[in-house]
Order: sequence, then structure tokens, then C-alpha cells
Amino acid sequence: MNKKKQQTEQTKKKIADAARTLFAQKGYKATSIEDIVNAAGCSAGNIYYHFKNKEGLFLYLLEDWNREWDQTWLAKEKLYPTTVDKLFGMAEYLALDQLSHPLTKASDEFFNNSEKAPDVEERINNMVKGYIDFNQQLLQKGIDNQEFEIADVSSLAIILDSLLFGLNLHTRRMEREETLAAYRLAMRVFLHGIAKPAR
Amino acid sequence: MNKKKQQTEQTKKKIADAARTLFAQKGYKATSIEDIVNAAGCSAGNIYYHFKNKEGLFLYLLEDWNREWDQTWLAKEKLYPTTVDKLFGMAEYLALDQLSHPLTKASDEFFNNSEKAPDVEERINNMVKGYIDFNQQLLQKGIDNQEFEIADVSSLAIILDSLLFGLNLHTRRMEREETLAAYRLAMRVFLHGIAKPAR
DNA sequence: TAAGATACTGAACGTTTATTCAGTATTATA
DNA sequence: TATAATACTGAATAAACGTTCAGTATCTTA
Repeated sequence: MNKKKQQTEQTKKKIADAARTLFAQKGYKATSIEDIVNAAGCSAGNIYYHFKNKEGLFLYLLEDWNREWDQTWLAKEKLYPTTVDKLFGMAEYLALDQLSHPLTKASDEFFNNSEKAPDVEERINNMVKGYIDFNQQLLQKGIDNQEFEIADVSSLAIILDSLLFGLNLHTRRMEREETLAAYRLAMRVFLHGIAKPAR
Repeated sequence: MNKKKQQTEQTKKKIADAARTLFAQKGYKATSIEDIVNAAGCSAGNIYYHFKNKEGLFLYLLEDWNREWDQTWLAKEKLYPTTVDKLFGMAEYLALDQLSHPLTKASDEFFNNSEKAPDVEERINNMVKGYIDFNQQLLQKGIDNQEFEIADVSSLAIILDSLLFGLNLHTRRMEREETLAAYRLAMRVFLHGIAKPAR
């Protein structure tokens, strides 16, 4: 293994980790390069050696999250027999991931501020759409399996996303167990809310 | 009526309105004084004549929202006979208010960034607690009236808040009718989710 | 081991930002 | 109407910020 490549990989990860935490905590604009420099323990120039600029670093983090999610989910999904199980599994993962929801407040802030280059804007739009589609497909599968009966799948996909997104804010001030419980309860309320009428 | 007082009131409102819209759109940090100056059509100095500083302006907006909410709610609450009706009424109000949720992403960003003076921190903490308490009391009333049966009221108060908060983000890109429908559906899912088992 | 490539430093630069303040216009007061 | 109080202006200031770059250290390659 090339020692330089290894070094690059390592520091790139160190920067990414520091940046992710800070962005999630403080938001995009409020996180300065100097903040990241201090947290990562490297120079400002080094950040610009590994990433095009602050925007590029942020986009990298978003896409990195996506990659990891796809990978993790692909492996985990099979373990859950029903859609209901899958939804609980998803809730658990999001609860434990901490920096969980992809559309964090930072992304939202990032997205809504000042004009981005059209290609950047499109990439973000696609991501947001992707999250909703993900929910929608999951819910649709539950309908197909007759686990629940709902009319407006796309609206419910948004509602599910809203619930998880909002929960992410509150649970940031909670302990691990409390967080897990909150996510589980949220999913239970949601599922009960869309359940087939008992018979 | 004093003409000076009138003038002060008017421009203070003009600044507050402009700032509120911008903060809600772009977030706290990303909204510059110059942005507000342009939107309000006054000088930078004038803002500092009416408000202590940017932080003071923001806190004023938060507390202003609270005042208005208390007032509106006090008047509206009586019109709704059951707790379920009240919750739907609340959803409708939040949907139509646009800059609706008090704990917008701007507040969240504001709150999480850098140390605030202890008194400021406490004021914000009290506000957040207030929103949750509001939900909790409403839900408790529903339980007392035997409209629904739930065990963990305080957790559900947070879940309700999460749902409404998250929805606020998504509906910002929706039209009026779509927004209303989304809030109504969200509340229906929530209520169905905590409903007494049908018998 | 010499030469080139790669990884990194940190001071410097130009912008943007919140905030101030000396000065001006408008209104209230006596 | 003269004087004081209030409302406001906008250029100046200093701090913070993202970004660059000449230079240095480390590693790869031939």
C-alpha cells in the first residue's frame, strides 16, 4: 500500500469527520474553516489541498452520507422480514447514527442560501427527492404486502421524513437510550397512525 | 397620538417584518444586517437605534412570535370543543402562518452556535420548554377527556413538536393548499397513531 | 541517491460582516 | 419660535472570514 495514498485517505477522513460534526452542530455558515482547522488539527491550506473549497467539502459530506447509507441499508434490509420491521430498523439506525438525518439543518440552510451553481442545485434537489422516494418505496412495499392501507403514499413519505427530521433536533439533547426510545415511539405512533383499522 | 412614537412603532415593525422573513428563509448567521437594510429600506444605524444588536433583534422576534401565539390561541381555543379539534386548529394555524413554527431552523441554529450570555441561554431554554409544555398540556387534556389513551405524554409532546417542525421545512416549498393538506394529514396520522383502540 | 511528485504549512489578501458615531432632519415642548 | 428630544443617515472601523500561494517536508520512483 502506497504510504502517500494512505496518508491522504487518513487526513481526508480526519477533516471530513471534524467538519461533519461541526456542520451538524453549528450549521453550514456558522462553521468556519478555522473551526475545522482546530478540530481536525491541520492547516487551512491542507483543507484546500484535499477539497476544492468549503462548499465542495460540504457536498462531499452529503454524498458520503448517501454512500454509507446505501451500503448499510442494503446489508440490513434483508434482516428485516416485514416493512414494519424495516421501518423500526431504520428508526433505530437514525437514532444511533447521531449525525443521522441526511437533510440536517445544515443541508437545509446550505440549500436555501444564495444561488448555487445550477449543477450543485440539481445535485441537492436530487438528494432531497431521493430521501422522500426512499420512504415512499418503503411505504409502498408495506401496502403491497397489505401491512397497512394508505391512500396518499407520497404525502405520507413526506410526513415520515418530517417526523424523523424534527426528532433529530430534539434528540440531540438526549442521551442514547432516551434517543432510541423516542425514535421507537415515533415510529410506533406513525405506524399505528397508518395502520389498517383493527378488525 | 404622539407622531414620534407612531413613527418608531412603524419602522420597528418594518424592520422586524423584513428580518423575520429573512431569518426564516436564510437562517440567522446567513442573514446580514445589510440584507435587512435592503429589505426594510432603512439605514444600518437605524436598526441599531431600535434594537440593541443582531442578537437582540432576533430575540425580539422570538418573543414577539410568542406574544402573538398566546393571543391568537387564547381567542381561538374556545372555538374548538374537543382536544382533537384543537389540534387540527393548531395544525391549520401553523400551516397558514408560513413563518410558522417558533423553533424554526433559525432559532435552532441561533441556539446551538457559540456561547450566549447565560440569561440569553435561559430565555431560549424556557421558550423551547414552553412549546413542549404547550403540546403536553393539550395532550393531557385530551387524555382527561378520554379522547385518547396514551402512556408517555411528555415523549408524545416532543414527537408532535418534531412532526410539526419537520413539516415546516417541507411545506416551505409547497403551495398554500398543498401545505394545508399536508398539515391536516400529519395531524390525522398523529391522532390516529395515539387513538384509543377501536371497539 | 537524485529528481520529481505528493502532502502540508501558515502568513497574507481581499471581502464581508456587525457595530459605532458624528452629524442631520424631524418632531415635541416650553 | 427657540431649544431639547427623538428619529435617522451612511461612511468609518475593526474583526472574522474564505481562499491563495510561496515555500517546506515527506515520500516515490528511476
